[in-house]
Amino acid sequence: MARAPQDVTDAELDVLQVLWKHGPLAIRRITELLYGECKTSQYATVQKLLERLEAKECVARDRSSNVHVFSAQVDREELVGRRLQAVAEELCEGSLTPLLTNLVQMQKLSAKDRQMLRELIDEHDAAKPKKDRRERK
Amino acid sequence: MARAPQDVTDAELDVLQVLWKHGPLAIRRITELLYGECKTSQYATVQKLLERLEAKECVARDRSSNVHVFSAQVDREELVGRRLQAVAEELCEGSLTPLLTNLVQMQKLSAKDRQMLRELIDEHDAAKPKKDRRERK
DNA sequence: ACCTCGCCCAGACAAAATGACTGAGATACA
DNA sequence: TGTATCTCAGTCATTTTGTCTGGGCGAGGT
Repeated sequence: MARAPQDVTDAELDVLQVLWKHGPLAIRRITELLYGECKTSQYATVQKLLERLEAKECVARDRSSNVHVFSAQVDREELVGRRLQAVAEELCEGSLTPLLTNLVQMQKLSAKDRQMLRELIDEHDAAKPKKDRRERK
Repeated sequence: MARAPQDVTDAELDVLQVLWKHGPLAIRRITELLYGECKTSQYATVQKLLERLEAKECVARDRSSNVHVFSAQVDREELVGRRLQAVAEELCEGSLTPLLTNLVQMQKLSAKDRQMLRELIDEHDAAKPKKDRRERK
């Protein structure tokens, strides 16, 4: 009855953020960046989070050195994409369109945003003349 | 340290969906629509879910009759909006723009979608010639 | 050679969330 | 006056999540 194949929890996300900002790092470094210091317990916590992130394939572990080095395997964009997809699945029968209209109507769009959006759409239009690719899981 | 002021869980969402589809209903009716039948335990489960939904102000309870009647207080759109906001908060420092670009780039947009989007943006453009209204909660 | 330090691994732990369920008491209806 | 139906107020097991402890290994200094 366990559903979610993978999602990143808050604490895990904190770790990911560090990896996004600074490159690949060892546990000690990550812990310092997160807590300012690195007590044993904190170290262990980060370790566990990384272990879980690895299981979710969100980080990769380089075991070649005896001190493992971790690097992010998913970027922010991808995570955002997953979340959006999840929202669509649960609330909109998988359709992304309602999210889109919701976002646009939710105002808060600057002129710059609108400009950029338009360009993206144009670009998109050009790239896909006809092909309607449906991707059903 | 409890964070989420309110979010709707899966089972709760099922109940909400029923209320969205059919109007305001009593517990018994909802249970029947969900399970096909209405055993006591199922009844109680739905009852508890409604109780929690009420606490989250997602449904309203009409106590005037001795059989309470429940109605949805939030619609799908609003829920979608909340989720999107939550994603933005957690992953994009509150900015919705990245979500938008993500969606647009995520392909899967039909020509119709793109058309509609363009119109929405135009509309938006027209409505806001200059004034940059910010709506901070 | 020995000792210590840092690291990895495995697992324990409490708290909270979630979905499902039980029992007691009120209320209406036959 | 039963009987059925509701509400209300818990309990309960399970899972998730963040935290933390202990054992064992290897490297490096003295």
